[in-house]
Amino acid sequence: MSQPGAALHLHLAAFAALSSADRKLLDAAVARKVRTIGPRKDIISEGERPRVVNVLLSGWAMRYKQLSDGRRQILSFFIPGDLCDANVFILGQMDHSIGTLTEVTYAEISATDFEHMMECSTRITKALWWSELVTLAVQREWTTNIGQRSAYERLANMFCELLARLHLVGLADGNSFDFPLTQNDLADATGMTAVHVNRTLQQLRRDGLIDLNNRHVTVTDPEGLKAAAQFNPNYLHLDGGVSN
Amino acid sequence: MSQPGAALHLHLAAFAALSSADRKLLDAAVARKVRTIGPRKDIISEGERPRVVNVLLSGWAMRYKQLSDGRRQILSFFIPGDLCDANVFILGQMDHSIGTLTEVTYAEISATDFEHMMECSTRITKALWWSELVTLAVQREWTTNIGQRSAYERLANMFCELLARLHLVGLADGNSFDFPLTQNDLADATGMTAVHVNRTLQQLRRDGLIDLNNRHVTVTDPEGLKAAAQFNPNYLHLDGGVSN
DNA sequence: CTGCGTCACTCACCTATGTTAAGAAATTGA
DNA sequence: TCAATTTCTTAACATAGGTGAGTGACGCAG
Repeated sequence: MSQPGAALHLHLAAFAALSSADRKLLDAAVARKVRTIGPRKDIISEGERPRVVNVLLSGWAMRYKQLSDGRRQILSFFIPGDLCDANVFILGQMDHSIGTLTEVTYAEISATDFEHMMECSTRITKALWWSELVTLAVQREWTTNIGQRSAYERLANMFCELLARLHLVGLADGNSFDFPLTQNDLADATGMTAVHVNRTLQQLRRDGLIDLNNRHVTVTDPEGLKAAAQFNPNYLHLDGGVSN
Repeated sequence: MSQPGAALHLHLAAFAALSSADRKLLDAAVARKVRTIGPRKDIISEGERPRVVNVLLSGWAMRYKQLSDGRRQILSFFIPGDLCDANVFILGQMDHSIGTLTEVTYAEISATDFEHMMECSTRITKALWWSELVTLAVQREWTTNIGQRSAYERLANMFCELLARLHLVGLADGNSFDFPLTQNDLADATGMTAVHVNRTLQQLRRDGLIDLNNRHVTVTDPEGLKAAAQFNPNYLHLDGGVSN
């Protein structure tokens, strides 16, 4: 990514074309405090008090919950441009953790900077609401995915979603993208076991839908994959919203 | 409920004490357009364009997604006081449906009224953000519930959550509450089959944790139920938030 | 008051997915 | 560059939960 804020621009641009003033505002907010952190570390843990809004600039991260007996549910993946919950600092404590999967750079936006940004631009305010609503919609889709779909459909869905989202921020090359997750991560994200993820992945490969190796995915049959997943991208709300 | 807006006041009061001016603002917004609709009807369907924010005043409703082959995932329950997504009208179309379970009365708040309300009161704006963030947190908990927990734990969780939420708006009497869901609804909400819900419910009864009949639930052993569910209410963020 | 639909409940049987274990391959780190 | 560790893969076996097909009890619409 040539410029730190680029992924964020692209992310929000899915909702509305931003003015150059908007872009400057975002860049300023995102330049104030940039951090780098290694793979498999927590950015913030359950129980802590959120004080800032984080924006992922590069790398992959995840939101997850850990149960007392060690079971882990991965709740969402963060890719560059993603915001971790506008206005979280309203809440007293985190009900889940945010951890990195790869090395990550992210920007912290303070509560006051965040509020300032919203005061300065109605368009940004709306774009942030949009982003929040999409986060919610994605969480619902995951609930549906885990609740109703078979292992095969679930994984197919996951790849469809990631391809669409990575495309948006310029991180997919055609139907390929870098994919730093282990099968274990995939298991915890889809509510299945690593063994069964492995079996199911083999099946997806045998069916010629995807190619996954060396931490890289190529969707070899995009239409087939979408069909297998019954993938309907409406929940990503990439149609530009209503108020444009 | 003596007064239409009462449940909404109680709902938001979990975050911040509202001033009487705030309460008046809310009451006015909620009085503008009140509708009544019978049980098992859609308030808005997937694909439609959301134009208003709905606030549930009485009865139970649900958010759900239907797959093309008929599978249905219930994504959340609405009880009185609940808002259906602040600012949804930003989105071009619904990615899920909202339907009633019982007869329901609800208020429609127009986009302009909604925005007006947020301009007039910072406290209300924050309370609405809080409500939105809690909705998200609940959705995450459901994802975790379905992804990681056994049938028994899942149902236990569901009852714990509902008891807590109904309490908040004055709709639980000690450890009892009216419960209009069928076992089929419960199945679609927890990602299991009705047969297995039935089996598991029997087990919860045999273990003396709950009593469910005649559309009425009594939690006979609250501590036992919480333990069985590994219930941690932190995700409901009933601690009053940070900015009070 | 009756006939039809819905709902709770059961049973017998089945299968998708989990469990445990172990070796091969890849990656990391000293 | 080799040892240690993590990840991928396979296999044999176990089980939670799904399927399909009922029965009886209500409740309500005609």
